[in-house]
Amino acid sequence: MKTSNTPDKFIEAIGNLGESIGLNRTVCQIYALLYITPEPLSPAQIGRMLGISKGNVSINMKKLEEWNAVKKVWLKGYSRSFYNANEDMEGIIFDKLKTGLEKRNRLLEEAVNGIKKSLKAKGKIADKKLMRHYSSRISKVENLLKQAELFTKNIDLLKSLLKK
Amino acid sequence: MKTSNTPDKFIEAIGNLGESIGLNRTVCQIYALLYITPEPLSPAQIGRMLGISKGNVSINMKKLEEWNAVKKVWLKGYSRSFYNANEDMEGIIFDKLKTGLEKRNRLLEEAVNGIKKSLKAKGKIADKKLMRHYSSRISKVENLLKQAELFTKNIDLLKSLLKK
DNA sequence: TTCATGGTTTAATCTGTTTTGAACATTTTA
DNA sequence: TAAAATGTTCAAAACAGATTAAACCATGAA
Repeated sequence: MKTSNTPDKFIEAIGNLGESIGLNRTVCQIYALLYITPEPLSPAQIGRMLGISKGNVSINMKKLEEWNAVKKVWLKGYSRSFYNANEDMEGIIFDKLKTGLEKRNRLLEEAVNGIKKSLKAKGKIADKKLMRHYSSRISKVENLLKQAELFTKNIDLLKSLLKK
Repeated sequence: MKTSNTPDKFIEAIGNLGESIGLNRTVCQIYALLYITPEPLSPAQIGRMLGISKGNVSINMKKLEEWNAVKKVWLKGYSRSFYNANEDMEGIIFDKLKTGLEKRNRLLEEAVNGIKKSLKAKGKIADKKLMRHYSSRISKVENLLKQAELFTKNIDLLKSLLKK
């Protein structure tokens, strides 16, 4: 284990950060390791440096590639693959934020549809008062959804605004 | 179980939504139930309606109170307590978002400090090239942190902007 | 072709979180 | 006061996710 060479505190802290937003700790640590290491690393090296199994590396490497957080690098004279971190950490975060928001908006939409459906289904039986109550709740959540969708759409705009 | 009376799809969807952002599914379902039910409910009723133990209700009720997501209501003639949802869902979300961001900023700061410390510690040994590499990485992450802090500070502003 | 190396998949294990159920404490009813 | 109702706490069970280890597949060198 040649961790003596790596800024372990950084890797640890990024792992904690990632975990706190619901990401897998290991996937974040791998990214952090590649981010602070100047040279590209092979999966085997990564596994050794972080002290994790190669299966674990393989699984999380795939995730990182899906997120465009790492890129494969071919080194002359080697058949096996090496990886570099995509340095644009901000871009990665925004991309993930965006897809995350989109997913949540869909779930919120489902929630709205859920209560709407339930409302229709008992339209015949229900008393007027309950109907009105449900309606007011629906419209509130619908407004929230609209705001969330607006926010999601304008996330790139927001990103450029923050730059200044 | 008198779930026949409740918009189960709504409760289920809000539970899924909450889970997807790292919250406990049950805590979200309780909130959703109180949100769509016109009358205040007692913990026992909540437990029955969601089919969960009273211990579970108790624990999650406490969380909701901490978040200001529910409020206690006294009904004349009853000794036991009832709860209403705080209807300002947006406010609840923003409050939690804000504290969440603050927590993450602290973790990111730790990450920066981590690599800085590691950099200082090997200042004597390290070759210049590696030093420069680390420095450039540090400054990138520091910029990111600054942006994140800016964003967090202006979250209320953002909220009012979205309103329009 | 066989052997060695690198990488993936998967079943089993491990870890951490959630939920339960029982014990306990407190309050209300009678 | 005793009995019933309400709510909390906590140890143990159940569950979900992450990780490992081993089997497996692919590729390239000899």
